[in-house]
Amino acid sequence: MTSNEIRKAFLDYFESKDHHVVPSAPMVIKNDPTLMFTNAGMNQFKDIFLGNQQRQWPRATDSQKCLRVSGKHNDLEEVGHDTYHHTMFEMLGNWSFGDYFKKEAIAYGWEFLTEVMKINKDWLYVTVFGGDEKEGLEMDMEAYNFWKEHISEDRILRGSKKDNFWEMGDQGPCGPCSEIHVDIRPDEEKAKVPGKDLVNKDNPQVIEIWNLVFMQFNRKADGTLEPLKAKHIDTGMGFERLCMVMQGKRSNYDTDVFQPLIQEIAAKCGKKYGENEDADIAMRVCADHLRAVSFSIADGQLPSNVKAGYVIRRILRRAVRYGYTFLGFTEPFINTLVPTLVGQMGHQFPELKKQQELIQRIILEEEQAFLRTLAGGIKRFEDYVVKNADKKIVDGAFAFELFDTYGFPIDLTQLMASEKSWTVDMAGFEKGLQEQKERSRGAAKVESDDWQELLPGVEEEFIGYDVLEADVRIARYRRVKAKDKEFYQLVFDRTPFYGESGGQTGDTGNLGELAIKNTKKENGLIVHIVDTLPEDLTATFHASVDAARRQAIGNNHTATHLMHYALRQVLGDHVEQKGSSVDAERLRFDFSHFAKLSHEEIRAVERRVNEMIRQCLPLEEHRAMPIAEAQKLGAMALFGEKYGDKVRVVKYGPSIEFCGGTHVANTGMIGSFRIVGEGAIAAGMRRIEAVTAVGAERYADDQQDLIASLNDMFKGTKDLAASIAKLQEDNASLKASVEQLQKEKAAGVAKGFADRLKVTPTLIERVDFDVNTVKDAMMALRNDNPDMALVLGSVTAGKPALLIVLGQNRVDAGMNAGQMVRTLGKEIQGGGGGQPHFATAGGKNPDGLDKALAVAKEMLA
RNA sequence: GGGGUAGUAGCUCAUCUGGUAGAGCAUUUGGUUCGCAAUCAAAAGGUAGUGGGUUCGAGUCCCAUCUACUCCA
Repeated sequence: MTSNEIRKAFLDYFESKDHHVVPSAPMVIKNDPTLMFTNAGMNQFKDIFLGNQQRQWPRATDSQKCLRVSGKHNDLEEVGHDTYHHTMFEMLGNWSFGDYFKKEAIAYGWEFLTEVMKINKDWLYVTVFGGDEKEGLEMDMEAYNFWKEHISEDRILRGSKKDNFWEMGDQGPCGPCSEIHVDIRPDEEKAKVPGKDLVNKDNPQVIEIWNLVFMQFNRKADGTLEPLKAKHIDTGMGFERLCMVMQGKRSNYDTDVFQPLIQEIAAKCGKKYGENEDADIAMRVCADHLRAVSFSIADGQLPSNVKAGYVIRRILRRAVRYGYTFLGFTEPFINTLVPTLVGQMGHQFPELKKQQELIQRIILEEEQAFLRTLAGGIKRFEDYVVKNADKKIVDGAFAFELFDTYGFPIDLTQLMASEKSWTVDMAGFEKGLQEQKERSRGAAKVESDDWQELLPGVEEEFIGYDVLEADVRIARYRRVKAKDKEFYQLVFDRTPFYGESGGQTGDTGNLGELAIKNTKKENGLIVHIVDTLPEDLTATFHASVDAARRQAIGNNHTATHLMHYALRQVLGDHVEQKGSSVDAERLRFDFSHFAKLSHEEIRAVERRVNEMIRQCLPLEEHRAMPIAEAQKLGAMALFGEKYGDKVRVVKYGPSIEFCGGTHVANTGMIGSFRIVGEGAIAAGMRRIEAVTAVGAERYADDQQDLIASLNDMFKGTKDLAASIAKLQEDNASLKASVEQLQKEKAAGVAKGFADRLKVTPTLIERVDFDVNTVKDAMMALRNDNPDMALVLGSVTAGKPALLIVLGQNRVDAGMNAGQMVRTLGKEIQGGGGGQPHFATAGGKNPDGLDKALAVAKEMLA
């Protein structure tokens, strides 16, 4: 069976058991501060498990793209070294939301593997939770008894809390789980060691293939467990592992999921897969990481230097690093594999195919950037080795600096060191890294209390599309402590406040007397942020959104839609939204496009948008349109967004988008639209900033005021540009002649002193110009007058200053201008210093200047 | 969110602890002729990211801020 057939068989099987087949959610997660990437199949159903959202169906099944690279599940450094870890993988799952529980979950799992997939029953083992004394939990006898109906008892193993108790995080739903393991070793090895002894022992051929989670508890902030009202089933089966078993392979990488990529890498570097362990690892790393990075970019997450984007950058760099070290790739190559990946998975994941060119360009640019980083690090390393030639050991602090500041991978430092038979002080390196980690953790610490339920079971309703004020009650609240701030989060029974999401900023306003500082969306809840709690939490409050601000935000958001439409008209259909940020002041829009927008193109977009504004297109809104119908309407969906079966559609004339944001009732309300900035943010990626309404007015006003004030300055010239050009010319030539005059003056002074120094090498004088202006000229005299001693004093703007220049012979004789000037400085109530041959001083007392010069005379006498 | 590094001529970078802002390439002009980065001479090119502060004096030290790179979360 091919991998595509296997995926289909799974979904078909559960569809036949009344499961609703849902598409994979995007791999990159938005609106959840606790998670950057989908790392398990259950992520897209998290809101349902938390009780924040109603289920749409009692049963569901899907194949979910997942990425495990950060946080609790961090497999990144494992990938490639064994045969079964991946950064990106597909998780096959079936779900019950308060519907069936352990009995059916176990029966389905068993039937699918043994009847549909026809896996030999003698290869399978299962585990159940064996209980935990510290938690006060008994062994999961229920699960054990259901398994007994399918499989002999000596194949049912008891697992520890670590392996058989599943938790989402420190808080939230959790429960015992039951894993299905498969033993794919050859028969002779099975005869030697029974498979049951190798379960959960990291044997690459006795592996967990499916985890059935029985969600029945809620973990509270204090660590205690309470039973859930509705029990859920959450299962996850590694798609690539299943493919390995079904295709009779010993490694996930030998399946048709990875082999096309690996074979191409092998051809490109001229090495055969399977001949050299290091090269094999590198090929697996590159194949795996290419998938992860490509899918992330397709989901709208570009490599960058912060957060999720940084994780993507790190994955790509790891691939480049392995290719560089073990496959001999010194030029960008990962990007050239994109067509193969698209050819293989493009039909299953259209987002990949549609954005192929963009993905390839971005990967290429990232590869080039990293190769530059590597070159810089190598240079720095070489310099270090030369400077510390006799050391033979690379200081831990230096190795860490290379890594931390210059992004040079530590294993490359080690490699380069060993090539010179040097070693690296790894303990010192680890120490630096550890300190760095502790600093970061301390700063990022956020503590949340448990939610306090005031109105249990109430599901929050958003009413902000229709009204901006309402009487509300607090459904739940909690205290959050982050570093030096403490604030409260409130959830209402219903709210007119829009929570930050989809790039649109959160609403602000009032709750009775209290200010609502911000509104965010968290796990499907609209959370209102306040500094203090109201006295009576159970009262009914009047909640009102800052209406003027909301209007400004609506202007900008609607204008964003119009601009998106106009961009596609002016530039073409390749324009895809890649990011959007809308607040009361401005809108920002990132999109795919491969060239800088010309002045004409920007004007054309502005004109088109303003035209649509003048047409006063009314808002046509569909709150819950079936997704198929919306697509038929021609609504633009965004890659990397998660859509349910029913979507909200926002339409203004020809602009039709899926969107949950708040908009104006009529485009005429926007008034005016101006683009204020356009630039590149990555390869094939542009960013536009624009303003509307009052903002656009202000922008135009500022420009006009500027021109008016310039016109005033030129007393009503006919051609402002020509006048300015002439002024610039005049200024340049005047500046040049002033400089010339100054030079000549200084040269004249210098010449005067030069002539006199030939006669008398010691000159002490009070002059009528600022000594600081002739510093350089006096300094130049030293070359011709090694015996000179020059002391000049001046008073400018009531401030005395001294200058001493000594010829080289004087310095060699032991005289020191710096010390002299300090002594003289006392007379003018000032201080100074300098080098032995040259020193200056300034002071506050001009009356002391003559005395200072007299003292100088004595010193030089 | 926290830490580190960098920002100096059009480009690539020097300027060791504060003390005359410099080199190579590129540009312009002139010379030479050795055919594809030719060579010689000269010139021009700088508010040292921005804004404060300390100091007789700041590219250099301190504070703030912006931008880029980078590591951690």
